[in-house]
Amino acid sequence: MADVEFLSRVSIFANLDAERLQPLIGKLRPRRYQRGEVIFHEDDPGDRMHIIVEGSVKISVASEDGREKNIALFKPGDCFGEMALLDGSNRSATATAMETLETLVLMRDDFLDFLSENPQVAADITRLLTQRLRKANQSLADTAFLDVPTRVAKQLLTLAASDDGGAGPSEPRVVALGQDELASLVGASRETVSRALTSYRRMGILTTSHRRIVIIDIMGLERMASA
Amino acid sequence: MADVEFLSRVSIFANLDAERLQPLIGKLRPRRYQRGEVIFHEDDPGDRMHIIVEGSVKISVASEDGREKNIALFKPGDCFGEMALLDGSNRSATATAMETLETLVLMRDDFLDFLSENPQVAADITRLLTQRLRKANQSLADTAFLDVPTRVAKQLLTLAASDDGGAGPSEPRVVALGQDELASLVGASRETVSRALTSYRRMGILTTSHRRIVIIDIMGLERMASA
DNA sequence: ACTCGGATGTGCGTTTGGTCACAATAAACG
DNA sequence: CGTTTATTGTGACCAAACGCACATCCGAGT
Repeated sequence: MADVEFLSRVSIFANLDAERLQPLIGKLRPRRYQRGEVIFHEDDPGDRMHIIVEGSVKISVASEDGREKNIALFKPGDCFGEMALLDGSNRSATATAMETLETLVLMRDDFLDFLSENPQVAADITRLLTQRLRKANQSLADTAFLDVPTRVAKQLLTLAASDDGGAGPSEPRVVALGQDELASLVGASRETVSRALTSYRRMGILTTSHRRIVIIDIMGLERMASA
Repeated sequence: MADVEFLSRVSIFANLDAERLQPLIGKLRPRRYQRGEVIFHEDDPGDRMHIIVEGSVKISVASEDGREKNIALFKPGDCFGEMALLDGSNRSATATAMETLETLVLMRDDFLDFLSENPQVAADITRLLTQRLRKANQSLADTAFLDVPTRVAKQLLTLAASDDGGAGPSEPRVVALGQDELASLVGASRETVSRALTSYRRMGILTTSHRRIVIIDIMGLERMASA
């Protein structure tokens, strides 16, 4: 069972005190998924949102011919699937567990009830959405302006930052991610991303192994990201 | 001076009755801009939002070396610049008038006051933001999956649809837009877009002239957009 | 320990699309 | 009205990146 302590670290609930959060606890249902399991599918009706307790999730859209583009990755404390709740339309993307995943599910009606009882939350939701919109616009600009190696560098820095923000700037940071997933995230082919990583590896900026990239020289990577 | 009639057709105010809208009227200040004039600049602090009365606006982000990527175009009845109001951060993009432009300006504090007196508006704002987020994600997928001619076709259809939605499907639709602006919108070079247009022109799908594309065969264009 | 399967590294030909260059054309302005 | 200036059309060349092919390589499971 979830506790108030955890919920208060979720961005959209961060401004609520324990008393207001308490009624929500009973509405949340824990749910587990295996790596690769689909949490919801593009075009499905969306009647629930998720808060990630443990593990990570990728949000992607598919092309006609089966390829997929990753839109975003989410980590513990993030929520996803809230868009369909807010505007009533179907899922605009697919959510897939990247590792063993544990979420808390909140059903549409419970969410809307909670929202109308706690109107302050609306402000935090708009903040969350504007942040995501800014990120999406930035990605749009990046794919237009930057070549693949530069986008890879930028993406790795973003992933490393969101991973363990507390660590010092010189400690190596681990990004647990397959090259195909990274490729789909930056909008490039797996091979091209592999070549970019090879080049960075030769410069001593990072090391690669199976589903795992270790960033050794963050400042060096930052240089590559701004070229 | 603006009237209630006009405001009730703006999406974020659509669910309010005349009585609730009335107090807003006094807070709106009309403002005019020339073609090419910058309404606000990336990284500027944002203390106001705009509602378009007449004319159109492009929202863009710039790269280091001066090139620009258009994120979105807005038309009469749309609002823009509301993101910086909602999350308090600086402008994440630049807004420029594409033709002689007339807007109504709403200052931050007036907007937030109005919002706290009319909490129902929050729902419409989240709806607006989720819609924009969906569009942005779709663009992200399109640039990853589709080649330039296909993206051009898709973009033209979107522009034509937003222009005069009331007309029949077979009437020719006019898109008033320079090729460089269209290119920046789909994330391609002006020359490549020009070639795509030439190809569609030869197929009898559209005609081109100065800052003006006339779509003759919409269904033909739809075929090109789904290839 | 061995094997199988997912994940990675890399060479190579092909393609798309960017850049440069310039001609043609139409609107804008005196 | 003619001259200027923005816009469009196209050819030629080049670089980035895709897709295919295949060799590894690591890890999980038996």
